[in-house]
Amino acid sequence: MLDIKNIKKDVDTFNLAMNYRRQEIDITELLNKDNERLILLKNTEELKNQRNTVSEEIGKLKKSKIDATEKINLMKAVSDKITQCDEQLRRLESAINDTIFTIPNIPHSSVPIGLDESKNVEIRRWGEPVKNNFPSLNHWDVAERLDIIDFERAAKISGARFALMKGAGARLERSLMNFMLDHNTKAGFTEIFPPILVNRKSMTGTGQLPKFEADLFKTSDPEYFLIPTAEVPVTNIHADEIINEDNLPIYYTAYTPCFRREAGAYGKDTRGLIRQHQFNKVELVKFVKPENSYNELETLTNVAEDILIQLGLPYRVMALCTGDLGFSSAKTYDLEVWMAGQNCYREISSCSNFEDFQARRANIRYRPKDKKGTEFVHTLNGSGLAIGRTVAAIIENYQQSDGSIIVPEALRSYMKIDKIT
RNA sequence: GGAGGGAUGGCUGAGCGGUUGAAAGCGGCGGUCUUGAAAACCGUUGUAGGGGUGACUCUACCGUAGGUUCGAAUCCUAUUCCCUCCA
Repeated sequence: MLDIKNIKKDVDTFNLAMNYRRQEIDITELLNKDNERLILLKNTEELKNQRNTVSEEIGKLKKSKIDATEKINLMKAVSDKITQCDEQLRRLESAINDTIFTIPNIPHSSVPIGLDESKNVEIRRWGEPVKNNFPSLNHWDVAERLDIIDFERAAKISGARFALMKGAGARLERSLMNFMLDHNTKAGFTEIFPPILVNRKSMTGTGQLPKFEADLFKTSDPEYFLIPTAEVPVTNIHADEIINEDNLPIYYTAYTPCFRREAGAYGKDTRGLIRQHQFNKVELVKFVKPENSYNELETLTNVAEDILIQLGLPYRVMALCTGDLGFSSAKTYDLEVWMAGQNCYREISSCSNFEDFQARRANIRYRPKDKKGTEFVHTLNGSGLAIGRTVAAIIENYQQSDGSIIVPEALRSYMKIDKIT
């Protein structure tokens, strides 16, 4: 959520930023409503002041047994007026909030300007794209032949976009969770295992709601949302808290299953592990002081990159352009892993700095020692990594001409085997 | 599922419907004393929003949402969470 006071201070910058994001937002109407709100607020507060003062007088009169009927009647009228004003104020505020909750974050000045992903900028790459001297297969073909993933039975049990992992496939999934959590813990992140059903407030805090309800699975009676990423419960750990400055920065890592409706992705990646309704992911989350957040974004990205390096998976780092940026993010690096079977790079991690956008929504603050009052922290997160996609990348890049899969070195102590046959 | 008890400031914990933003204690911060520290003593110590260049001032907040009242932390209703007991 943006601060309406900041928008007011520099309307041109705001409009330009929304343009870059391809968002059409009528800011004039919002600002008019806010001015209206301030006038009404002043009025209401004056009435309340009158009520407080006179009510106190009434109390004193009653104590000295003096008749106060006249004043009481007067205050009845004032109270009615206050009720009306409060109601009007409440309506105005909720109208303003409804709008402001749907406004995306302002991109950082270092973000490349562009309308769509074609304008994303490659920052660096690591490793040589794997070129096999035999025709490389898609991961689903390799996996089905080895009987380590069963998409057909998953469809029977649940439907499209589900996978059933079996034998070495199931073990690979589990090994990757452990490997990644161990890796991130060594990098200084505290392991968390959070609830994966969360309430509406948490979803609003990180920015999924109110705008993207159609992308989420939810339960009714009582209402819970299935998390689309561990970012939601983990960032909300500190919602409505004032964090001690000495405790910053805070680093968390969490494995969770993730659930996404994938509405609007019909026909996209219908086969394989790339786009599932349910998938596993290890997430990295940071709470930091505002002045450090862009350095922290670099080091967060490096931690995710190091997992790919350890696994020997070639990748490149892309800086997302303004038009491709997620709703809550001010700057995002996507890590794209090489997929030999598809002969292209595919997103496997998304590392973002949200600045104070989520912190303001979720009310996560800290108390700077050198200043009075409180300030919003900056929040960041990134996948470290999406496990299904890592499985896919390992299968495609480590497949052999005989249909087997070599297990990456770093995973062998977890897998207890060198090769899946 | 049913019956009770509870939720108050960073923490513990008071609070007859009328100077209670809220006693007291602890903690924190500043000071006196001390070579230094401790102890003791004195002072100070919530958040958010509005107005003012400013000293300052006003408004709201005692789990949450409503209600009663001239006036609610205090009374009523609903709800959430925590704790006990019953099934």
